[in-house]
Amino acid sequence: MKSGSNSIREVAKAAGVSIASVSRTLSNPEQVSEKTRSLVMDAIEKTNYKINRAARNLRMHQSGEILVLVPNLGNPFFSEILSGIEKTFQNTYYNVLIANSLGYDESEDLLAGHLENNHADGIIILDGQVSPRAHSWLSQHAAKHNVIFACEWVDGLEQPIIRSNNAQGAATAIRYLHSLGHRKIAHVTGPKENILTLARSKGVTEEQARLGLTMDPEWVVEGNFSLKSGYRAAEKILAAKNRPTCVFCDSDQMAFGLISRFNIEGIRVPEDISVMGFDDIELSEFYVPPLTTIRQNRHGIGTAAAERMLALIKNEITSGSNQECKIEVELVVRNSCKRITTPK
Amino acid sequence: MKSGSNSIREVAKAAGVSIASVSRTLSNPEQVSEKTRSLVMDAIEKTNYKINRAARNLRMHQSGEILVLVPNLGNPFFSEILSGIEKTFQNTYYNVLIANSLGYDESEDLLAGHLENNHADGIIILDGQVSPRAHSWLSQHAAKHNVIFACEWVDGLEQPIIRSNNAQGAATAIRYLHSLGHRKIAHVTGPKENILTLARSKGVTEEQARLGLTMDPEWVVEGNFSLKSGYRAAEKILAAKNRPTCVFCDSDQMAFGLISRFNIEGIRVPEDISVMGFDDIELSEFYVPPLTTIRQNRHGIGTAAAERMLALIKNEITSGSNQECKIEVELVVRNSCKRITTPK
DNA sequence: TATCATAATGTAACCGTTTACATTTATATA
DNA sequence: TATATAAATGTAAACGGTTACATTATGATA
Repeated sequence: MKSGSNSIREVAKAAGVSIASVSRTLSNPEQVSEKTRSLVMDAIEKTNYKINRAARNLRMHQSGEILVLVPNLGNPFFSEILSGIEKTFQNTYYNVLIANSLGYDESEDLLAGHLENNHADGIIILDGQVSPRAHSWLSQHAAKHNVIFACEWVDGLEQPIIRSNNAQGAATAIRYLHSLGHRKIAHVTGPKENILTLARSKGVTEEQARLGLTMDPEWVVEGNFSLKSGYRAAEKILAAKNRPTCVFCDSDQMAFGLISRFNIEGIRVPEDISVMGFDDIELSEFYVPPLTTIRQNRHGIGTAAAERMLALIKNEITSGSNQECKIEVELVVRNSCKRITTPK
Repeated sequence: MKSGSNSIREVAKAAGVSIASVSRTLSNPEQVSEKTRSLVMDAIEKTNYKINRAARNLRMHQSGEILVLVPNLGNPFFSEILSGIEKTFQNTYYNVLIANSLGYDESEDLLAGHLENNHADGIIILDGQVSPRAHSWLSQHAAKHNVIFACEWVDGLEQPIIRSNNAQGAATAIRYLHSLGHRKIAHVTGPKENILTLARSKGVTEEQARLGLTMDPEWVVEGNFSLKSGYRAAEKILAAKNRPTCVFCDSDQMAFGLISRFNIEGIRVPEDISVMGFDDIELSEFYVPPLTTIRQNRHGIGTAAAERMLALIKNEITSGSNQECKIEVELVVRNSCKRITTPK
């Protein structure tokens, strides 16, 4: 007494057609006549048919999963990107799996594991730190699998990249600070080797050169994008013999940490020192003071990455040809940077 | 020339055993002798065998997916809960799918859809707002499917619930504020009908009664847990004829919004007014001022929910018997509440 | 009308597992 | 040693779709 199972055959019986016609109605409707299509549709309705993904996946040699690897789910920067990705895949056949890229076990190499198991039909990587094992895999199998980098990336790999115009953003920040009269500009960066740090540092250096500014080495302090690292960076800034009048941070989170520590030390922002962030996460508008920052179009990055992935899967483009996609950033001025009169 | 496919048979051939033995070695190792087990293991290694999940799922009538529905991925409150969930499922067979519960299409009833399609082997719902359609489904199929509520829940449904001790937390907040000398305590709540709002309001009311305090109606203002709603709540607080000396918010995010607005209006926290939050998200420590709040054990909620789900799946417990699980909360005092001398 | 090309349908094999059942092998007992 | 029982293994039938190939229906053309 097989009840609900045998599904497609049940539908076929109810519609008075063969199982092939049912299948075709679902996956290749153009191959089927108007008449049978409606017959089948009615039968599907009547039998309350729901396709069995496992069966379909088995037969079609796919998994129906898109994996997205984020460095840290807890970082609110990523949330809107994920929204963009999910939204794009919402009406497709694919599920999206989100995982913290470093796994929870130190030893676990999640990315490499997924890559080698070809567990997923596609992988979107939001993390530029890939293990050597994953790296070698990626460089060898570039063209055969659907992998895309977004936000971060790793130089030398062939996979497509969706990213913000980081150098441009950094340059804009410096220019804005300069326009406010600041000449002594500190820079709190991400990890030294991080690809974003590199790109943005290039932007500030070039813009400073353009403006004829010089950077005192004690003004650049390394962080890791986190609140805590911003908090710690404040110490170094305050300890500088030649104290900067403002500081540009490579993430809003670091800016928060920095401001928080400044306040504890009795240094007011922006009265005593200006600070600027990068990202424009939701909280920035509601911080004290509201944060002036460089906005990344996070939703745009997410949807762009997802659409690119869909194209990859449909073979409209190939991985391994490293198509660039730079998404523009935007200055949003709020209240954390003050105009100063440049001392002669 | 079938190459890599046919997997389990390849392994069987390489090991010199039947496919059944290979399968058993993998899924029921205790049914197989020591000798064949090692034979098979070696063969798996040699052939670089990776199990085909689709085939397994098809045969076993399961999907291998656990769905977790969050109201809003962008809310950092949920991130650590998700971490707890993911971590727990990391070493199991299950994938965890995260979805915004309201979908992206207004019309889309994601939960109901998933429920009816039995797309997932289990669903963890972090959202107390379920559609009527989903609600009726849940009340009818309570026992047959694996559904768990965490954080939020809906009264009258039978599914297991993992939640913080909300009333207790609210009471603790009030008691703390009272101990600081505050007598005029405002309360910024979640949506009026929200289950958390109800639980916490009960906590504050009861505790106020215990302490002999009265609540001026203009001191309770409704929000929706978001930054913006906290920002707006500030207006009403400031407009009160009898201005409170402190305000307790049902979420840290609302506290941020509130403080942000206070600052813009020239009201300092905690000098002019104290504010307290609920949740203790990561940022609270780094806000200006650092936020005094009630900490929810978010990681604990996540892992508890996940473990409960695993037990459900293994049939160690049944859904539909509404086992309670209340997780304790904790007062964390920082800098947003000030002692005042009670006016006579 | 007969003929042919084309569109629509049907039949059945296959995707890679698990597992009921049959069979063989090992172990304990008389 | 013969026999009964238990443990280990093997054979083959599912699971629910897709699709190559064969067949039938349809329409156009001579």
